[in-house]
Amino acid sequence: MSLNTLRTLTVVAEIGSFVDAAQRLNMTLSAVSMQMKTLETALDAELFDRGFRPPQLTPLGRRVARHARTVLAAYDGLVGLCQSPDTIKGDFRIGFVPTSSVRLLPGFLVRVRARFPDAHFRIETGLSDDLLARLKAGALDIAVVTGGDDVPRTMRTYPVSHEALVFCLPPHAADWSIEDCMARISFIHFMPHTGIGRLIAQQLDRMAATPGDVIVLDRVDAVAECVRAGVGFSILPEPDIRRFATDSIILRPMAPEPVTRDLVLACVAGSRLDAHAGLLAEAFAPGTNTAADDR
Amino acid sequence: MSLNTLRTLTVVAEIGSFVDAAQRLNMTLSAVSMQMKTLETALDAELFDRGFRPPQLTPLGRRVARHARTVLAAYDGLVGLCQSPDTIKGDFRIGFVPTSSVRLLPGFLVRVRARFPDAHFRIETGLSDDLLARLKAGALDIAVVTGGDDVPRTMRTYPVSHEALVFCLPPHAADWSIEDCMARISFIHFMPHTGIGRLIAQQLDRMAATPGDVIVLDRVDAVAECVRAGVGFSILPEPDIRRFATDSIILRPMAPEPVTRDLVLACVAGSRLDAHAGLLAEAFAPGTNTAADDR
DNA sequence: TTTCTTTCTTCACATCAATCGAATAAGATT
DNA sequence: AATCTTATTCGATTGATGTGAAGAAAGAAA
Repeated sequence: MSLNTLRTLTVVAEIGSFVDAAQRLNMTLSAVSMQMKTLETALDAELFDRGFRPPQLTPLGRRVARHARTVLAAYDGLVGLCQSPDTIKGDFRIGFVPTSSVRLLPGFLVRVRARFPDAHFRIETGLSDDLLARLKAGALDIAVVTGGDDVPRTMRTYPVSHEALVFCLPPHAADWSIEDCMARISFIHFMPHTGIGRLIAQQLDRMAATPGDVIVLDRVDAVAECVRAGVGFSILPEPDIRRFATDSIILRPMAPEPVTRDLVLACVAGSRLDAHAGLLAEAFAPGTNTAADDR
Repeated sequence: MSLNTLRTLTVVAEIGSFVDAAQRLNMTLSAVSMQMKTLETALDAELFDRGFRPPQLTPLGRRVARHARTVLAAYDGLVGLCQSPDTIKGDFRIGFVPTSSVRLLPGFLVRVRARFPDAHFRIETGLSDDLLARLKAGALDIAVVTGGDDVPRTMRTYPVSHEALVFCLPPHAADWSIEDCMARISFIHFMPHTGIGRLIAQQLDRMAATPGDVIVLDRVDAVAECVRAGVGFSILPEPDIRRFATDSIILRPMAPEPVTRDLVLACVAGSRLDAHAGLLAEAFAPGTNTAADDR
């Protein structure tokens, strides 16, 4: 029996579809189907109910899939035994949330290549929820996601950057209060259904006034252009908006106290990179910045 | 990574030699060698020190081998999930101590074939210690051995038969006391270095007198002939000696209280047959005999 | 040391299993 | 029913794994 087959089972169980599982595993649909069929014959058990078109796991299939995870975790632990604690080598898959991929990825790659020449990373991007699901399914080894309550307990997290959320106001609103903005111009909500978007929504809920009109956008540069044009105001992580606005957009810290969006490196406990995630997190720190934050 | 490779590693670690491991696994030496080499490259770790001719496990190799056992145990547990609790199917390897293979094996096979037509057993014989070692190494799934202190805690045991030990005296010694026998004829010790032999030695130590002369034999029929010829007396399990002696040999129960030699079905906890060992043990009971003993 | 034996490694070759792509079949959806 | 999506099946290809013979290296014997 190959451990790959068990890994496939866990991904199928996680995703609930052979096609999507195949896509995530970089395999053909037929390969996944074959593996599951041979697994069933090898175990002499009905793992799937083929009466449904995305074949449904039988109760036994669910138990087997869960047990397969423990087998794989045991194997990952074995692999971990063989890795020296202060260097990293091998092929890994790392996920980035879109905003972090723009700013953090290049520096990360440069530092990691210098420090761990034998480690190779396949980069994938996705929203926090998506990346976390892929981590759990074993399709990613590690990922940079928005920190917060959304990260399950089974994952270890390492702080990677703390970014202040700021109000972004058009030039002509430099003297306006936030309540003025709410009343007079639109609120531009960046990606409401993502990790960062939910954080922004939280801040919005916390405020006294509510925005009259809301515009939803999914690109920072689009938000910047709209703000600059005076269409509305927004809330964004400072480093993101700074990439598009030098002086034509007014940045104002969150009141009464500053709010930060924390990006964390997440890694399932006991997985391949579990023991090395801390080292990788350091590769995000330009200089000694996060070394101090790291506690 | 294939679980077979890990299984090979555990056997090699147990046995300490590639040739012997290959023999036990029904593989070629070169296959074992290549598996270990690919394992080392896959894990990127030095598992063996090739400076010695039976390659020695490195400290890391030992830890990996131990961890491999837990991975395999987890997988065996997964297989166990899929097996219905009241029937047995598949190919298994079962070990028998020599004396049990003569008397218990045929009935066992008959009953097992009737009850579990989809289960096939490859029979191997060996002394208790040997069989227990093979069980631990995963080279056997289950084995009939002499019960007692020699069976490690990690194994589950199920009573298979209780056999009274008896004195076997030549016809002309019918009226002699055991002390008379000790003084006047030889003691014929059956297989001193085996499970049954150690049990016999225990009884010998427990007695007041010590035998003047000891003859060592490793075949029950040879013992029977020697006793019949008046060369000496012996201690044997009653069913064994009865196969060769009807009335020409005097059988006398052990005094002051009877002593039994217990044959048990041994099985490593969590292994493939762990959940079914009880069912198999029943197949040794002709009728309801051991059903009563089974507690 | 030299030689011999044992044991592992390496190589070419055969065998078997896994994967892919395309065609087919079967449940969902309209 | 017609259509769409998704899984299965099948032949061809690729890759992995085992075998057997030859070579190398360690340990034992001379």
